[in-house]
Parts: sequence; structure tokens; C-alpha cells
Amino acid sequence: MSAASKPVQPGFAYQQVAGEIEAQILRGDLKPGDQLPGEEQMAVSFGVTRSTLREGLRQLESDGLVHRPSPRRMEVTVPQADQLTTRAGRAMALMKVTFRELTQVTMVTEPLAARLAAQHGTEDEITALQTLHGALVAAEGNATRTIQIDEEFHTLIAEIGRNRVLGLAREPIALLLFRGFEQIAPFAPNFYKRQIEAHSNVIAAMRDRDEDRAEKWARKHIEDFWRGAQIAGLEDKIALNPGALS
Amino acid sequence: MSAASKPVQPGFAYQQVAGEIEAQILRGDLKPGDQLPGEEQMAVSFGVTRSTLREGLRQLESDGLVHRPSPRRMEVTVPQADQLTTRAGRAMALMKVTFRELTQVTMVTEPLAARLAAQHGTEDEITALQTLHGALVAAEGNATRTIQIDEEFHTLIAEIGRNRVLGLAREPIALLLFRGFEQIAPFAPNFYKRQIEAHSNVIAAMRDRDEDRAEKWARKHIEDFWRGAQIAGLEDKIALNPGALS
DNA sequence: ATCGCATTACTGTATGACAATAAATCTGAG
DNA sequence: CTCAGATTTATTGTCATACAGTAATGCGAT
Repeated sequence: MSAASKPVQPGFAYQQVAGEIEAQILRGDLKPGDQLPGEEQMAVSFGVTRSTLREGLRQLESDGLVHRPSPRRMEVTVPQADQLTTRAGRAMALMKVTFRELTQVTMVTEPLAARLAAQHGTEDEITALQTLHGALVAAEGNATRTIQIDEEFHTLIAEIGRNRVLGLAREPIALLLFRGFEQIAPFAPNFYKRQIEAHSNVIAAMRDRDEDRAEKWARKHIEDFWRGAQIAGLEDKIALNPGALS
Repeated sequence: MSAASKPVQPGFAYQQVAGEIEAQILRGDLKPGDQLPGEEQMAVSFGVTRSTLREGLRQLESDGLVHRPSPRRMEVTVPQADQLTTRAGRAMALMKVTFRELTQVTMVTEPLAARLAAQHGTEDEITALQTLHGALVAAEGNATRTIQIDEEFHTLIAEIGRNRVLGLAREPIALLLFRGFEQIAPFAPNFYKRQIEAHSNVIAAMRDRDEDRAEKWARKHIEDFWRGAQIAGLEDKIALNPGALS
């Protein structure tokens, strides 16, 4: 298996166009921020019609390699995280991944995020976390709101950890997983408190710059979540109906 | 931050078209494997021209939601892993992520993969691993080949672990990281042997169904890699020149 | 120089057309 | 009656051309 790369775009002019521009970007001939020439000009230079060129551009556009601040301006851009998140989330949803799969991974990503956050967090960042945590406490009992804040909380921790790779990898997973809270909450009323406790312990550990403790509590947090999922009988259930994605 | 979803596709007919079809897919009105109607027909039904419809289709195509077995047939498909991998890899490369970031994450993903593999691996799968390992041994001294086999090895382990989420998350990261071997090898000649040793220990642990040991050796393996990266002075260097992606 | 307005250039979309070819249909031999 | 081969048909990929709307540009007055 594997071996082959599939580089040679067979025919399809629009694919060649997209491929060529992509190559220019990856090669660095076009740098993020650069503005692309007009469509007419590019069309001519590639020897295709505007329609064809346009199909290629649409492809690059949804590849996240170019972006359109105004309809008149199309510029090169580095793929935005949220785009990848959406896409990966959609893929996982369509693949019908289970809560078990999501949890197994989250069980290692979130503790790592917490550890890194404890390592790098500034005073301001910890304060921001604390504020968010306050909002979580205030939302006790409201599942939807809790989920939303929880997502933000975890994302913020990941950001504080200053590891973009982790950020990219964990985001879509965490999103899918934590959304399951809605299905768990009815079965485990004390869940809100557990969650709050875990979060505050992570924050406290960060304050103390205690990486191990931060990591430990993050793990506890996810283990707890998993227990909830088990109680709700979600273990091998499919996470989230795809329709709910923006 | 965050809050807003950006659902409302402003004008841009082609985006609305893409959005509508996407919604139909996510909603389940169109299921993977379904064939899409002809362009003319769709164009009419959306009230746009073929050109416009086509731009929308190109968008979906590179979103990986539809796929084209033959030019005459366009069908709904679940996003292919390798597509996401390419995209994520490209994004990380353009973001200029460092080896440190990659390693930190890999330090938790690969051990997890090994653990899951030890848990699920069948006799056949372990044999396949062993075979691949043989190829690795045979390739000692050849960096390019070693990288290639190593990638396959790790990917196979992840597959054996039967966690698609992990597979999706780790693949692009591992790809970028392990490619750094090329830059490390010259500085650490004994690297080949270390790698071989680690791999065989993981296999042995799998044979014994010893999850902990499998995990431990996988971690050792990555730690070793990191040490190599340090010796080569790559820690905060940017992984891989983007051009090298297929 | 700065501001407001006219001009220009470019995008988004629409028509219409045509060669190439995959798929469907028909045909005739076994 | 079945199936390989020939023929027709339906679609796709691409091109050419056009036009309204509008962001960007340049110009003239302050």
C-alpha cells in the first residue's frame, strides 16, 4: 500500500490551474498576503478561459490557500485553523466515529494541553481562564451553555499551551466529544459540579506552575466524562448528528 | 472570541449552491455512494447557470464531499483520510510549526497508538508489522527508504489500534515529524539501530499483549527521536519545506 | 494635500456552443 | 436467448462573449 503519490493531475484544466497556483504558493513564489492578479490576466497566462480558471480558484479557495477579503481582492493566505476544524469534524461525523474513539484520544490530548498551559501560562491568561470558569459556574444546570463554555475553556487552555499542532489536532475532536455532554447530563446530575471542580483544580495547578497536577486533573476530567458517557450508554454510540455542524 | 458561526453565505450563488448540497449531504438526504444528478438538471433546479453550479461543485469536490470515479459520474463520498492528511500537513507546513511542537504531540499519540494496537492486534496484523520491520532492517543506512518504511510502520500500528480519530489526528503530524529523520541521521549514525530496536520491542510487546510495554517502547522511540533532533539542533527549526508535499 | 464625485476595471453570473467520450442502446452472431 | 461489438445519445470539459453591479482609481474642487 501507499507507495504512489498522485501528483500528475490527469487532464482537467481546472485542476492543473489549481495545482500550478498551489505549487507556486507552497514553493513560496506566492507568499501569504500577496494579492493574486486579475482573473482575466491569469486566465490568459494559463491559457484557459475565465470560467475554467475560476473553477480552479474555487478549489483553492475551499482549500483555504486563497481568501477573499473583498470580492475584488483575492489573496494568498495560510489555511485557517477553523476551516480545518470544520472539515475534520465533518469527516469524523460522516465516518460515524464513536465516543470511545473520541475519548481515547482526548484522554491524551487534553492532559498534554493542560501540562503545556501550566508551563507557559501568563498571569493574564490564567485570569482569562478564571473568568471563563466563572461563567461556567454561573451556567450550572444549563447544558447547552455549559457545553459552549466548556469548549471555549478547553480551547483557551490549548492556546495557552502554545502548541499549534496540538491545537489543530485536538479542536475538532474535543468539539465532537464535549457535545455529548448534552446526552450525558440527564443521567448524571452531579456532572456539573464535577466538571467545575476539575476545571478549578486545573486552574489552581496552573497558578502553581505545577505541570503534573494540571495534567492529572485534566485526565481526571476526561475520565469523569467517560464515566458519564458509560452511564448514559454512549460508549459505542456515534457522536453527534452531522447536521449540527455550522 | 469564538462565539459566532459564519453560516450565512452572503450572496455568491456558487457558495449557496455548495452550501445547499453540503447541507443535503450532512442532513442525510444524500448518502455516500449516491450519484448526483446531471449538471444541467442541478443547475436548473438551483436556478443558476452551469458555470455557476460548476464552481460550487468544484468547491465540494475539494471539500472531499463529492468525488468523481469517472468524469461522467459524480457521487457523494465520505471525506478520505489522505485528503485531510494532505491538507492538514500543508497547513502545518505553511504555519511553520516547529519540531518541538510536533514532538510534543507525537509523544502522546504514538504511545497511545501502540497501546491500542497491543490491545487489538490480530496474529496476521502482527505478522504484517513484522514483515515491514524486516524491510526496515534491510534499509539500514538509507535515510529516504527508512523514513518511508517508518511512516508506514507507524501508520499500520495506528490502523491496528482501530481508532479512526487517532488515525486522522496523528497521520499528518507523524508525517511531518518523521521526515525530519533525514536531517538527523547524519548527526546520529547509531540512529538506525535505535529505531530498529524500539520497533522490535513494540512488536514483541504486542505479541505478548502487553499494552504497557508497547506504550513504553513507543514513548522511548519518540524520546529517542527527540534527542536526535536536539543533537541536530532542530528543536525550534521549522519542519519540512512545504514544497516536498505531494 | 484632502475630500467628493465620476470613470474604469473587474467580478459574478448568464447564454450559447462544440468536441470528446462514457454510458446507454441497438445489432447480429453464436 | 445471451453476449460481444457497433452505434447512438447524453453529458461533461472547455471556450467565447456579454452585461450588470460595484470596488478601486483618478480627477477636480476646496
